[in-house]
Amino acid sequence: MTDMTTDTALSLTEDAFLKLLADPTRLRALLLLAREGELCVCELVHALDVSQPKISRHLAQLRNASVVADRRDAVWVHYRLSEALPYWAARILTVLRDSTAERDPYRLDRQRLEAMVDRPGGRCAADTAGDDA
Amino acid sequence: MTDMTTDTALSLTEDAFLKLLADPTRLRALLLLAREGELCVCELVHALDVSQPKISRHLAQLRNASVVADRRDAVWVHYRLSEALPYWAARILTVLRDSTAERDPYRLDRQRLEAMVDRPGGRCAADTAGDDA
DNA sequence: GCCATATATATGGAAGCTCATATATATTGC
DNA sequence: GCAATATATATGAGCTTCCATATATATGGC
Repeated sequence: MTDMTTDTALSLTEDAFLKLLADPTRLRALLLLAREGELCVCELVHALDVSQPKISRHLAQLRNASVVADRRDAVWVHYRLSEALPYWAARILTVLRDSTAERDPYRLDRQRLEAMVDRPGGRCAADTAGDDA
Repeated sequence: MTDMTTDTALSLTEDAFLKLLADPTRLRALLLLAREGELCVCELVHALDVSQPKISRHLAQLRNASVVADRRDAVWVHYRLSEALPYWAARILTVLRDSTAERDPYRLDRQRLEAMVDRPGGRCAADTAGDDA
């Protein structure tokens, strides 16, 4: 857990950031986070259709570089893009998010996420039955 | 040599492009090309202060992906950013070029280039002494 | 034949993947 | 309230694949 409310600056080099973007799984995760704002690990596993250890490792790399921040909610850990991202890094993510909106595999990632049934978090989690805890 | 005057579209995936950006030497070369417009191999060797086979190998990768285009002028081969780069790729390079302008090693690369004495091409090549050829 | 540039081969090191296991929280039965 | 179990996430170990570099050699124009 790395709960940083608003750490400024964040010394992130272009090299380090681009290296993180250079892996397909990390890129898909980041662009999905850029669209959805916050997702827990199980949602990413489902949306990207990858193994849990695989996404967990990549998220750890992104967290170590402070590209993403995490928040624990009971059993679930929710990830989001760091609020302290440098301007240029945020712009690159925005450019990529917009240019990939209608193309695979990014489009499919969003589809699988929306088709997911028992999503935790503030959204659904109660619309399946009625069992509130 | 890959002389393509104006090939449109250029099916370049985000993955492939970002992987090319993820190497420090390639990034430095690309950002210098983004500033200067066109540079020959010997200028890049001098500006980046790397071995000739090393830069040649990286330029070959960029050329194979059509991220850069080359032009032969007598003994020298001049490289430039491809005119057919997708909009999102060009924007990413612009963002990075602007954000790295005053920082090392990118600033030093420009300094070394400007300090180079016998630069070929249409620019100087005659302002050092008078020995053309 | 000389210069600028490209390529071929070998090598070291980094990085991703999978399997298995560990931790942490929640839940159920008693 | 406590033990036992289940679920969500993280991590350690081992393997493999990829990639960048260096050295050496080849090409191609003058």
